[in-house]
Amino acid sequence: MEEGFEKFRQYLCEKGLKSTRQRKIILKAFLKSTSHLSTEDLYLSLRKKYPGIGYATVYRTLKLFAECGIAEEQNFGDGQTRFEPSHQENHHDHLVCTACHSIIEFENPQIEKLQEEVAANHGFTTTHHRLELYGLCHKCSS
Amino acid sequence: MEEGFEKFRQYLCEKGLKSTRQRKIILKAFLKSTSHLSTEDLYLSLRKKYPGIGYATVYRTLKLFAECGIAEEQNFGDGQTRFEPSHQENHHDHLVCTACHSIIEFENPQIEKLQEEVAANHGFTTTHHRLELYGLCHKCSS
DNA sequence: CCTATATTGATAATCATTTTCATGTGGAGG
DNA sequence: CCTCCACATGAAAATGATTATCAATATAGG
Ligand SMILES: [Mn+2]
Ligand SMILES: [Mn+2]
Ligand SMILES: [Zn+2]
Ligand SMILES: [Zn+2]
Repeated sequence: MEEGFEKFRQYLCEKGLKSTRQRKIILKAFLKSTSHLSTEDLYLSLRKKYPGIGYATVYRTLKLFAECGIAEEQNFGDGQTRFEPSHQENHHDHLVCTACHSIIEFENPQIEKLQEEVAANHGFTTTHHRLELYGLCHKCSS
Repeated sequence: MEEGFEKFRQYLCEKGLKSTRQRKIILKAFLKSTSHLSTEDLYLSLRKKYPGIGYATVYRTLKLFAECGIAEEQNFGDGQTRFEPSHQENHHDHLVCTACHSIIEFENPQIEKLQEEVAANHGFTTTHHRLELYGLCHKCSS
């Protein structure tokens, strides 16, 4: 969280970008979130308190967050790109309920390791991956 | 392949849909393919031999294929949905080169098994999943 | 304070996909 | 073979998410 602010400040500095009122507002709201936000989600929630902020700015800013590594981009097949704050170094993947759209996060080092092996066996150097398990959550399957 | 034709015929029958000239043409071209085709890919290649076929029809037909299980839908993050013929029962996942966009397919029962375990541990019943490893292929990393 | 440069918000433009709708066609039942 | 009609088609318009444009504005360094 605190780390996110610092990382972003650093990134803006490196790239010669500016720290603006809007970027601060969006960053604060984003880092506070614990879910997987679409641009629209964030835009609508900000709009209540800060009516002046433009849709395009939210798009641009979330993309900046992803570029500088404080946001992870997700795509659960509903047609909207979603973002979540990067939880420091530990990567996670997702279980997605196709009924209630709830999302469960999990970490599985064994799977990650096997993925690396697969890649290596094919002479591949991986930069990132995406693993999503779709189905019915406990609640929805009963 | 032959199996694909039969499965589609069956599906149309069940749903009270009709077997049309266009559906036959599209199905034949699709099942012959060995790559991951976007609607546009398929439309453009068909258009040479069959100029009359409409873009919307290709969209509609590929969706039908996915519904009846003879096509798998893929999404490698380039903004276009892609389809590939379902290779009977053996599921595979993908290595995607972010430089040359080549795709390598792999099967890994160990990973699949671990995925099921993860799901079960969370009370999840999975219907399908998506696993993609992104990075540089052998050729592009040298 | 001034200035060069980046940023913003409104709007238009893109791009993939879906819908609409008038016209055409497959195939069940005569 | 015909007829009929639900389903299918193709062209074009509509949609929805995202991106580009551009005039006005704000930031940061000197
Ligand atoms: Mn997550
Ligand atoms: Mn494949
Ligand atoms: Zn659920
Ligand atoms: Zn490559």
